[in-house]
Formats: sequence, C-alpha cells, structure tokens
Amino acid sequence: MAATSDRAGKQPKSVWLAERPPVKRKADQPAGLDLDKIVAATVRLLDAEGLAKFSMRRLAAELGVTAMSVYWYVDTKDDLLELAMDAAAGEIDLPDESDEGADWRDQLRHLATEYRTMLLAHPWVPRLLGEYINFGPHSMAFSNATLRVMARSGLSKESTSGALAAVFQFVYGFCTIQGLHRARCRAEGSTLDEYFQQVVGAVRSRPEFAEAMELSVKAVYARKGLTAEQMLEHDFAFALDLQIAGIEAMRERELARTEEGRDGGRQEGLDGAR
Amino acid sequence: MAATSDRAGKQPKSVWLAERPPVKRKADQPAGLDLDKIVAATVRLLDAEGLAKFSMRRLAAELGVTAMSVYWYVDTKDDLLELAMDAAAGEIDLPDESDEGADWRDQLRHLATEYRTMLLAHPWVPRLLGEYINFGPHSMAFSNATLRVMARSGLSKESTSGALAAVFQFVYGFCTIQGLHRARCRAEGSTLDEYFQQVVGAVRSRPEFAEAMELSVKAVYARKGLTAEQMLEHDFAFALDLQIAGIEAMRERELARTEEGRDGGRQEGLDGAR
DNA sequence: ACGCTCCCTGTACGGTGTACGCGTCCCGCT
DNA sequence: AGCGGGACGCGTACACCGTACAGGGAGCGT
Repeated sequence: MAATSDRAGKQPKSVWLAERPPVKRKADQPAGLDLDKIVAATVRLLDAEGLAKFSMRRLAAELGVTAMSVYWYVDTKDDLLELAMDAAAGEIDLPDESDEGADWRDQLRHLATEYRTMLLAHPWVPRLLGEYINFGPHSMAFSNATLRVMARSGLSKESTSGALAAVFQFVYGFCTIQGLHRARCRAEGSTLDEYFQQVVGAVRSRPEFAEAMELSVKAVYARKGLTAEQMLEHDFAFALDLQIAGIEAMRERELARTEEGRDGGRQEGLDGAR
Repeated sequence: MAATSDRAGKQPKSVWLAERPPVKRKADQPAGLDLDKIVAATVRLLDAEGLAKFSMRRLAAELGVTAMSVYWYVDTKDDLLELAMDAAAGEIDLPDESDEGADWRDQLRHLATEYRTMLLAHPWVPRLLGEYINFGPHSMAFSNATLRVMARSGLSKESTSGALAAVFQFVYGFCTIQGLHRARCRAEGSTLDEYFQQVVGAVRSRPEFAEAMELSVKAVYARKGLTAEQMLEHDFAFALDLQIAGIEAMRERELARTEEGRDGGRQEGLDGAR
C-alpha cells in the first residue's frame, strides 16, 4: 500500500513506520551484525553504564565493529533508542486476558508493579519516555492491556483514559525519581540511606535552608526504622492502593449519577436522591 | 578508603551547597554579567528553542559574551540547568498558609494545577526533573507547601508521603507526556489533532499494528467532538478528582482501622470489597 | 608603582552524531 | 563462466559540544 508515493505527504516519521526490508537472509553468517543483536547490545550497555555513557562508538566497540557499521541497520541514534525502549517494554508480563473471573484490581496492580519493575530495571527508560513518543508493538500491547483491564473496572468509557493516566503516569513519575536517586547514589558509591543522611547533614549546615528542610525531615523521621528503599516501597504500595480506591470511588460516583438520572425522569425534583 | 579525607568528606556536591560569594559588588557596572541575568537568559532560551538546542555557546551568544565567560558564574552546564529549574519552580503560586479555614482539597487542587501550568509552560523542566535531584529553595518551598496541605487531609503521618507521591508524581508524568506531544507537534508544524490523525492513519496502513491500535482508537473516538487538548484537560481533571477521592477513601480506611483497633483490637478485614 | 582580585577572552582537547564514499563480499542472472 | 548489483562494513571528515587552561585588562588597596 505504501508502495505508492513513497515520499508522500508529511506523515510523522518514526522507526516503527519505516519500511523494514521484508527479509534478512544471510542466516549462515553468524559473525555479522543484525538488528536484534544491536538492540540487545544497546539495552545491555544502557543497563550497565547508563544513558550518559552510551554512544554509537561505544556500542560499535561492544559489537566489534566501527561506529558507522551500525548505521546500516539504524537511521539515527534516536531510532535505536526507541527500539531499545520497546525491547524493554517487551519484558513486561501482561495478565492473562482469557481469565474472565480475575479481579480487575489484581490485574491492575499486577500491571503497575510489572511496569515498575521494568522501569527500575532499566533506569534509562524513564528518561527516554520523556523524550520520544513510543508506539512500538510491545508498548502498544502493554497500553492495550491496561485499557482492557481498566475497562473492567466499571468506569464509564469517557473516564477510562483519565483513570489510566492517574495510575500509570504516577508509576512513571515515581519510578523516574526513584531511579534517579539510585543512580545518584551509585555514582557516589553510597547507599540510598547514606546519601540521604549526607544531604540532610549538608543542608542542615546551611541555615537558610534549614527551615525549609525541617518539614521534610520530620516527615521522614516519622517512619524511622525503615530503610529508604523500604519507605519507597511502602509509599508505592500505598499510592497504588490509593489509586484503586480512587477508581472505585469515582465509579460509585458515576453510578449514583446515572441511577439518579434514570429514577427520576424529572430533574432532581422531590424524590431525586433516593 | 576513608583515608582519603582530603576531600573534606564526601558530601554530595551540588550547586545549592556551594559557597556563593557573600556579596556582588560592582553594582555600578550594569553592562557586566550576573548570575540572575544568566539564569534568566537560560530560561528564556530553553523556553524558546528547547533543551536540545541549548548550549553554552548559544547562551553566551545570547548574552553577548564568549562561552567561557559564563563559567565564571557557573561551574558546569548541569549546575546552570539546576538553577534554571529552580527559577521555574519559583513561578509556582503557593497557597496562603495562614488561611486555616481553607479546604485542603481546594489547596491540593490549586497546587497540582499550578504545578501543571509551570511544567507545561517550561517543557524542559520535566526532562530535567528526571535528570537532577532538585533541592533549590523554590523547589523546597513548593514541596513543603504540598506537605503542609497534605497534612491537613487527615491522613496519618506515615501515609502523607505516599499520598503526595500519588498526586504529584502523577502530575509530573502527565505533563511530561503532554509536553512531549506538544513539542513533537510543533516540530512538525501541526496541531495535536492533526498529528493524532496522522499517526492513526499511518498506523492503520500497517496491518500488523492495526489490531494493536484498534482499542486505543476506539477509546478515543468514544469522546468525539473534543479536541485533543480538551480531552487531555478532561483527563487531568478527572484524574485529579480520582486522587482526591482516593485520599479520602484511604483516610476512611485508616479511621476505620484505628476505631476497630480501639473497639476490638482486631486489625484485619477492613473493607469488604475484596 | 605595585600586586591582587574580578571579570572576560582565545585557544585547544577530547568527545559526540552522522554524511559521504570506498571497498569487498556473495547471490542470482545471463 | 562471467558479471552486475545489492548487502554490508570501514575510514575519513565535519560541525558542534562541554570545558580546562593560560592569559589580558580593568579597578582597587597599599
């Protein structure tokens, strides 16, 4: 179909829309490059050394080739990163769609925590999520899975996308920050707790910040005895419960509204609320 | 390892902890540089041309000096970006703390929407939020304001940070993506709606994606008649309501638990929904 | 007149993404 | 058997990046 007018129009160009050559022969040549191998190496390097250290030359070295060789398979570095993102999205375990009896809350929780483990396992993904629009196949499969699960929550169709945003944008934001803190700590060779202590100590020594810091510090010390990671875990679980409770509450609200509308054909007259 | 103490301990170094020279004299020289002027120009440039186009040389040109001149006031580009972020955080309008009678829901909504307008006005901020840990004075003031408001929600102390994460990490994630889409559109010279149409059209033409796209498209077309921006606005408002409803629900849950604990000492089976 | 500190500039280094063109191999066609 | 052409990889080169380092020239206290 796209064979007509190959350069036609001003479609948004993207890796995913590019015409991939239908076949890649040369299977008897295991030494050569290969898009999958490149993406895999990219993910490995990003995991190991972080986004900042990643460069095409570095990747090429890892693959035992020169930088420009990679460009045979990939148009730009950005395209490669998008491919890497979708590869990471492929690690998300999607719930069994056929199980009709499953509780949507469990499935939602599952998707959220799966998403979270992926984001934390690959801390470069959050950074890239804020840079590219991803509609690779795995990402789409994931977002469709979230749609399907949320559709079973009882929320109206107009509300599902808002509710999905509430849950998964939260997970995204939360993991972005957590991953960021982790990276900062690892760069300094300390644990999250040590790092936190250092920050508090340093800031305490600056009187103009001490006042501002006071509240936050108090909030944290209210839960002494937990490590920073444990606190984050707790916060995440709580916030997830909060989202689910919020969904249920909004569903009740919608239900009440429609019932109200059906009961009294008339506008909220005498018997409206009952 | 700790023997290398010549570095005056290993505090996490940060712009905010640096000893700023106590005074800036030479006030009679209006032509010269100035940290405030530099940061202001940085914000202006970032707003106008985006993070990708921003460079020290570009900034210096804007200021009418050479690139290295800026380095007299700023150690690294990263430090400058952190300063710019905090400057943006300074635009957030904080609620009046003295008003004891105000509803915490209104205040929370106010903070969230203020945060959102800031993030959308400066689309580079979300990107940087995922890169640096910010504890500049304005950011701290903001986060303290959120703490104070949430403290009035009736939630337990252990839960406030989780609830804050739920709300504001959601706002962060939501605005990150929205800003990203906007930027992509502007780069292509189309509106969000046109862009969306293009993507749908392009993806439709690829049969292997069509199935995956179907659900999302349906979800969107369920709300025909709205522009994309309007839908996002709607989703944001809904999700915010959802968060607040969630907070209230969690508060009720906690309340029930403590009452139950007082009544019978049991601590399980708090909600029948499961 | 001296030096000192503050501000600014010029140059240079090592890095980046990638455009362009040159091989070099192997496959299928004649 | 020969050959054309695509698939694939390499070398070089360019523009640009952040920033280390060594001055240079004002204004100052002495």
